[in-house]
Amino acid sequence: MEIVGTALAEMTMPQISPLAGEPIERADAERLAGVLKALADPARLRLLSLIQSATDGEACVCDLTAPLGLSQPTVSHHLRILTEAGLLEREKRGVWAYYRLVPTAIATIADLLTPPRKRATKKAR
Amino acid sequence: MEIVGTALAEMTMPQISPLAGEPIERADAERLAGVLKALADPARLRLLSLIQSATDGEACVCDLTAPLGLSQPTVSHHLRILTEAGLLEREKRGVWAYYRLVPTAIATIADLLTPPRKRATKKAR
DNA sequence: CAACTGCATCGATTCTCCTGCATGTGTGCA
DNA sequence: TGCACACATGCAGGAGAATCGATGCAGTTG
Repeated sequence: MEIVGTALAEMTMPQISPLAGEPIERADAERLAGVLKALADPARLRLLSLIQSATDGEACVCDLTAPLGLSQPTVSHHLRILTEAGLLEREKRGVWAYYRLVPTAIATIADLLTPPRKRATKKAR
Repeated sequence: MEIVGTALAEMTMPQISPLAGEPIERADAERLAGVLKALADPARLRLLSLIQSATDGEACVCDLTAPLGLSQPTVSHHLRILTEAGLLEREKRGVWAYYRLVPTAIATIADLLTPPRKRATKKAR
């Protein structure tokens, strides 16, 4: 695929249809599946968790390879996927590349899964 | 993998560590990734959506092949994966197999993604 | 300017997954 | 008992993904 490319943005903005409610459209299903696919990997879940719990909520690649037990290229690869999915943002400072969670990205996904709940999706338009 | 097998049950019950909070454990990451992987497919998302929005909240295989545009074996395959992940439950009545959503399964996943929120996970210890 | 460090990218390998065809199993009916 | 229907399973082909070593590139430092 590769349809991803900041897929979350396309979800958050134009409002993708949530899992519940009327039958989901094929296009929406593919977008949502794309973002979920970025999440559906042990290494990437741990990356998100590590970054989120790091000091200042950010971490550079060199801090992440050791705890994951993966090579640096592989970690960069996963970070790339998470970033393209709209879950992480990258900031280059000096020689280092700092990654941090995109504020409400994950919460947005969670809301898409559990819709009827009073809150969420309430704002719209 | 295939570690799945009612993976959600293992998550819901023994309380899997949520994505936020302290760094997630490798084992928890794999369990959560397993369930998310079951969700991360366009065909399966549409299946969940179709079943959920069907009359009485249930549907048999023959009702699902047409709207998905997939062969019957393929649909059965996806339903199997969703069932093993703990997202669907199967009931055989006569010649038909009726599938329905496991009540709070998806909501549980959503809660694991967005943790510190006041609600959810509040019970603990 | 040269050497080093932190990351990204490339290429190759291996493995996983989606899908369909063919086939097997079980239930209902004549 | 035999046949038809609904569904599951087995097998195989092809696409996609995870991982790593090697390499390229941009800052930093001496």
